Amino acid sequence: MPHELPKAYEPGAIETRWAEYWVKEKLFSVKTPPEGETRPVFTLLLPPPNVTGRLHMGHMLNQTQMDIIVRWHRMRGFITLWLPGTDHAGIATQMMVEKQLEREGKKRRELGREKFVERVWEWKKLYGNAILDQMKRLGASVDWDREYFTMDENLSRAVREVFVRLYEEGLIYRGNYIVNWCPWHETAISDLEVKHEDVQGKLWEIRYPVVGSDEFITVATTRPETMLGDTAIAVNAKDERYTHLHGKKVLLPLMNREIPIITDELAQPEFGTGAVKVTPAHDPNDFQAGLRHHLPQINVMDEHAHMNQNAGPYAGLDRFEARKRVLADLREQGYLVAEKDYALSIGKCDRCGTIVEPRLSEQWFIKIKPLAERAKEAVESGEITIVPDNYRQIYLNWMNNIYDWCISRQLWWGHRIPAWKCDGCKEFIVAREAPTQCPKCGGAKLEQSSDVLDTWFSSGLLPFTTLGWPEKTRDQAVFYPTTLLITAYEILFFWVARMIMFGCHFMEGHEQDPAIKKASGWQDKKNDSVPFRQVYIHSLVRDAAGEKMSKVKGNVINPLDIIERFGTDATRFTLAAMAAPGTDIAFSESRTGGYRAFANKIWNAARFMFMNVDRIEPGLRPATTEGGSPHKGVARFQSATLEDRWILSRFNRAVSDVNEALATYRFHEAANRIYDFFWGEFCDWYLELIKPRLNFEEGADQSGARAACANLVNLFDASLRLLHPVMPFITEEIWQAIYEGKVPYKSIALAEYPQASEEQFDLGAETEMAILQDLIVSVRNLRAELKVEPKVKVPIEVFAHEPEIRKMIDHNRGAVERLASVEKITFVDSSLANRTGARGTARFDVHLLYEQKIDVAAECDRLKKELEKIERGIGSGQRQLGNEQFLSKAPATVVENLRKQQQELAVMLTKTQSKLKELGCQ
RNA sequence: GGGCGGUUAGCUCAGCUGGUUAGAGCGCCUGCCUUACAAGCAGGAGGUCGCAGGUUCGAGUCCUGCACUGCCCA
Repeated sequence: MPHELPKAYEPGAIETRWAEYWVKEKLFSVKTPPEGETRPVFTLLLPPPNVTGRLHMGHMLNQTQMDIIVRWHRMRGFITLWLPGTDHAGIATQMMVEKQLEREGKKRRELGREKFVERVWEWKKLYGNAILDQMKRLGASVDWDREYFTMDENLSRAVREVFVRLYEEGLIYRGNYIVNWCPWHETAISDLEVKHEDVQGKLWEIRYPVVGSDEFITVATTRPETMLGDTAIAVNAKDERYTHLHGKKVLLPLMNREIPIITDELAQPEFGTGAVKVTPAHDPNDFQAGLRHHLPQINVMDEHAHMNQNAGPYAGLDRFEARKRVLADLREQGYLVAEKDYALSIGKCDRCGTIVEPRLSEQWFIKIKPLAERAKEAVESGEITIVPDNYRQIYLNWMNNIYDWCISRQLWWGHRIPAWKCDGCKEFIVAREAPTQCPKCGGAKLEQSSDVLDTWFSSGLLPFTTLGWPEKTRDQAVFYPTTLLITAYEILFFWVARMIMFGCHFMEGHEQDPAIKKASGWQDKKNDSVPFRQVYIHSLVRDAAGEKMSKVKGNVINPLDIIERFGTDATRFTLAAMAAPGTDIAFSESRTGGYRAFANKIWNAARFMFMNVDRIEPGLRPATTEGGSPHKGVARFQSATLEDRWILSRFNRAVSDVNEALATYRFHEAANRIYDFFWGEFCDWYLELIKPRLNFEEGADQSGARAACANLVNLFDASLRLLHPVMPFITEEIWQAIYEGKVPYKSIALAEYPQASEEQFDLGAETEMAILQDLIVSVRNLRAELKVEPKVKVPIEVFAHEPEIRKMIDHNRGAVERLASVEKITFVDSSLANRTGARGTARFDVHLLYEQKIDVAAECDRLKKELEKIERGIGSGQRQLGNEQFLSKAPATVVENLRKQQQELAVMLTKTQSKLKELGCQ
């Protein structure tokens, strides 16, 4: 049955078909390897998307890079596990469902906790898989059998276990501290969830009367409403302006409360008046000062950031309304001294944009320094490497300036904190399972904390909890530490840093199966507690204008739209080709269009191949090695001609470069290298050169045609395998078509990745081919200049200085005739350099036997430009060669190359000069 | 305020440890439907590598300063 490939390349149909096939056939499911396994292992944890997530360009870049690396490893024989899952995303998901309720006119609190959580589960069941379904469309080769959700029972149990252990080790504590409070969400959030924004605001100066004198102390604030909770005024002990006021009191305006004047570092003499108000319940620095001086903490706001009863007459007002009223009253009573413009930075909730209120509340914290120490050490010692390298320092800086992590959230959706409060003694009991009796007072009335854990708490544990922790499993011995993590810079601290902290802590003493560790190339690593050996931080995808994409700006590019228009393969290729490490990607549709053209090129090259196979040798399959398996390079390639030797050598160079590039995460290099090879060498030259050999007419060299056809198939097969990690769909489609259903594996994804073979490099063939290409291009140039009709074949004269080159050109004269529309080649014995309209390189001269006059002026222009270039080259070369320091210091190969180049330039100089003279150019 | 990037052709970007005459895609110009491909083929124009110094035999590449610009942290 002949190969059937539709004339037009239409990615849509092909891609959905294979995406479904890969999932249905469970091609990427990994069984736990038994004891004694000796193959290398590669493990990658998918950064779990939020269940509320929709695929965006960042995901697509991330997943494309992961899939490339994963497929590459799998094809190279690694046991390759790519582990997918989703994150319950506490705040984000709760918001979704709250909004849904809002549309029904209901409120979360009316529903009650239990009912609400049920609703969230329902929501999750309906919509939570959307993003994973989108991933399937991308071709992500993950193990769907191992898919997890962060609130699965086993993972939740592990979370409780971790919490209890950390508590028992004294690394989790509970206390009243100032936290970032989001009044909209009514919960505490971590420092990382606060985004700072520079705004033009006001600074108000307020004077407080000193008790028992007619003096005032003036302080400045950007949040005047907090003065209602002031419990002191601070001045610096060294500040002589205030020495006489030490130990005195001021009367807090509006509240008529006497508060002390204290001396504290908080007040800096050079800043403002040198005196500051102290509000321990509403500012983190004031809070610390308050502790130092045992000041009362007066909280003047409730969880909605409305003023509470401590705010006296202002109770019930929203914080901003209260600010207005406070200012008006201060002004009226003569306490407001000044109002100034002031540039300040305000913190907003990352999720909803509400201005965050520093608020005193009871929360759970992780004592971070002990965990950070080891996490720092793991990176400093090189046990974990971070690529690109500059992120390493960013990571270490952050670890050095880390604060305790507030892990409790006043939400309902998430892992509920395993702590129960005794109604009798008010103590908290932390336990793995719900206790029935208080161990302190014996009370039986216990209530679990209503708080849940920060989402990042559970995701930080994933590298080991997804492998069965706290049990010691074979999966852990094989797959932990995971090999690589590919992620965005944005979550370096949120997630990456925490995984390292938790991994180093909870997996301490863990050892990977030594045979597998060695086979995988990690025998030099000492620490197997780390969650991954390497971290690759990918770039940010921006819009075509280089702007960060945001919903507000409306410049978000939906990857599914792009896929729809250009195909997944082309989109993947674009992201790979533009992903130079360390630089952001301005996503360009025009480039995606270019890579769809590349896919189309491959498609048509395949049609060309099939056309010939069907004509010459129906049923032809790619050759295998002795053992029957496809070759790691090009199998049974028979070099009969120059172009055969050349393409085999070029293929091996491409293979070597691509493998090298992927090993160092240089995706753009890998992609571009394949592109250049396939289009610029394989299609543009090789296919054109072998066309005559594929002649299968009566009387033609039929065995030669068969050999050429076999070479074509074998080379094409190897090229598809080389390209497969980047463009999985089109390569699968064509590869399957080559085998006409009788595939050696279920998928090209399971075939061998090409490896370069030293003996297939052929420098001689590459040099000869380069000369031949130069000759053909020269003739094409001349034809264009002389405006020769495309259909007219023109005889040429060629002069070659060296007999071997003349022989080589003669041998390949058919190629020149076909590719440059030459009628006949005549070799001459003397240089053609002086001939009008001749071209040449240092190796040959060529001249067209064509009547039409050349445009002398244009030719002069061209020659002059060329002469300039040559002279520049000679000038700089001579300067260097005349420099003894250069000769003595530069490496021999550099000098040698320069000499060779200078000789060629000298030849070209003479030729060009005499031609200029001949033409009489001015 | 602290830290990290970027500035190369009209546009978007490569150029890894300093070493030929700085590359690609898109766009532009010219000519071609040459039976794999017009989503193509052949040819062409276009850059004093942000500015100023320095190191070096040699700098787009390393160092210093400046300008503009982006991001992160506080």
